[in-house]
Amino acid sequence: MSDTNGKELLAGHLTSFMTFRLARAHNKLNAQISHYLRIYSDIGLVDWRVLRLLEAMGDTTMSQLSRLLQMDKGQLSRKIRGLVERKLVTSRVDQVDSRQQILRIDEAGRQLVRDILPKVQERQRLLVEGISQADLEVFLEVLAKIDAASETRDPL
Amino acid sequence: MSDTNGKELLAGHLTSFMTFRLARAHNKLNAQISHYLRIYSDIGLVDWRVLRLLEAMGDTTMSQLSRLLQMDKGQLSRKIRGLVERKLVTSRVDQVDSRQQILRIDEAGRQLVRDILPKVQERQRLLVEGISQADLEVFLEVLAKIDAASETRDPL
DNA sequence: AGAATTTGGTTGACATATCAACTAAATACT
DNA sequence: AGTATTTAGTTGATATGTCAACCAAATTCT
Repeated sequence: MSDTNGKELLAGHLTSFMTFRLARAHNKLNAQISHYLRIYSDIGLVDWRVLRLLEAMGDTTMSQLSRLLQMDKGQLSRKIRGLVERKLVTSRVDQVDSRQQILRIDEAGRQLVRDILPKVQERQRLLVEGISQADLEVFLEVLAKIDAASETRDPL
Repeated sequence: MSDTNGKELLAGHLTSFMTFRLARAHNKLNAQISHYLRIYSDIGLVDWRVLRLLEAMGDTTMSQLSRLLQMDKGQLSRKIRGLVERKLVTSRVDQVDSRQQILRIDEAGRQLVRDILPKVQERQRLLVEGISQADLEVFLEVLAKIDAASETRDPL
């Protein structure tokens, strides 16, 4: 099966279609991981990311997650409600600031992460195999810069 | 305003959270460009991408666009119907293969692209300013590799 | 040629994402 | 203290995205 994706058509100025390429890669990655999650679990992509983060960084709040994932707080609110209902996460009102609630991953959630993580990491490994360490570092650096630069919402 | 996004929490193994970071950057970029599109036009992000591609690569078909954008053909079908209804794109059945239809950007669509493109390019320029040419090249190369590697949907 | 498979596109049902309005608590301002 | 502003989170309305079923035309296989 030859790759007739027409990528060659998008040459030209270096940054032309850069965000487009990013979006495209993102779409493919998302489709792939969603696919795996469906096979290996019954949680969705956002659920996975939330659990993964809660497991990795410990207790936190919705608004932190929202900032971190750069994701709508409304959506997050609903997703987290689902996770709490499924007993994967617990939520308690913060004693210091009663507007916010502290989210903590539950043992069941932790177990889920333990089950899925190896497969996700293996996939991650496959994604970057053949790419040199140095190139990967540059990649992540540039990605971080672009991330930082896409902060402003002011009109040009 | 200090950046309390907690990015520092995500250090560790180089590729840990790589797709997560990609998703995050993607979300921010999308939010940003959608915002601009809302200010400067009344078309959505997908409409923009389709018009931009049709303008840049000439006539094509839905399935090509679907492959290129790595986007659901169903959604694309509806979006393109909208573009045709708004007379930004014309569609005619291919004489050779009557399953498919050739999509062509209309003059109105072309004009729209001419109006918006400079602002998009200026934004693009701001995104990458301060990043060296060499680093950008590596970035795009790695991105392409990851894109290619995220092809398989087979279980691990 | 005829059957089986693939491909291009449309549609419906459903899940997810986005935006805006809103409540309540915390902070800042005077 | 008292008002104004900001922040955390929820909710509803609406737009977008995803998946699967489906039709019709093209292609492959025999």
